[in-house]
Amino acid sequence: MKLSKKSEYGLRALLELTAVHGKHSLQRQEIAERQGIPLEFLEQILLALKRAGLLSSRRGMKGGYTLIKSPQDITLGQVIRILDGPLAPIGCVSKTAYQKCADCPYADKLRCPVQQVMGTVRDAIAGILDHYTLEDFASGHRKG
Amino acid sequence: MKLSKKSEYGLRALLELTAVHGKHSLQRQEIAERQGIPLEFLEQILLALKRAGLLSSRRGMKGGYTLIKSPQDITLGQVIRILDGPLAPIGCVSKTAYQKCADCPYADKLRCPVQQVMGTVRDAIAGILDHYTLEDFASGHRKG
DNA sequence: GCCTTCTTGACTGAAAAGGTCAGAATAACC
DNA sequence: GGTTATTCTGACCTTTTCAGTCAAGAAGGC
Repeated sequence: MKLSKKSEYGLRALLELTAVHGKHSLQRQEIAERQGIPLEFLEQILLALKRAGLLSSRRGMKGGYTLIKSPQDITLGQVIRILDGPLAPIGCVSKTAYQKCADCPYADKLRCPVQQVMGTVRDAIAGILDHYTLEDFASGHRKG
Repeated sequence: MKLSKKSEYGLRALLELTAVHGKHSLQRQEIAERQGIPLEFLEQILLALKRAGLLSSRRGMKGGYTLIKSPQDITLGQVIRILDGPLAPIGCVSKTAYQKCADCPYADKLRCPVQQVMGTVRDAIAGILDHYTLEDFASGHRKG
């Protein structure tokens, strides 16, 4: 039930990018310094977010990263799925990356107690993170 | 955000023990066979649950494991904490195993956005798992 | 005393987490 | 066009965790 450092750093980086959204872009270094993130590790993360279509970037002098979409159109759920994979505690209850459990002894999967309770947990987690936007996040007001 | 195999197996084992609670005890082998759990791994798990005070055991012929408490007095939250550690996604929002985050750049921790949102998630998870008893679990009726 | 079962603790192999590095590509500036 | 600043790519590394195995011992029943 843990959030990886990768996702945590990713969220913190997006916090910085949200703060300057519409004004200017930020370089890796600025983000790394302000949030205390190892520079080379941060790079990996920013690139992943770029490939996923959340950020754009420019190289060379005056380069840097920018949010592509509006902060109210990006949810924390999206970000964490990009960096950490599915939110669901076990594969057989994931909605975005379903995987049937190989060795489950319950023939009728709908009656599997583990699946039932973990489905509820998944829904609760996704219910929060998929409705929490970067804008909510950066403005720091408590939701949920 | 994942549930380990250890916890999954632990929950499944307790399902079997709940089913015979008050009637008789079960041996490792019976549990392992019915739930398809590797025998030696299951052993570790049962012992951990015993040390935590949920089970008792007898050795020798006619030995086996028994639930010590009533199934409505054990919650899934307790079980998962024993086997997997805290439910909270990050240490700084755990109520049972708080750990301050070393490198958080927010002086006023209450204003840390990561902490705010993850606190909400933790409460949601714990809200479900700490109110879901083994009895609910075994009877398979959907809660939450 | 013998067999069965739990108990303890060490051990292992594979994968993931967390991080680092060298070198290439591209953009701006002089 | 060369220099400098930045992103980009991919490989690499170390440590920890996951999932499982094994061997030897202790206790209970017969």
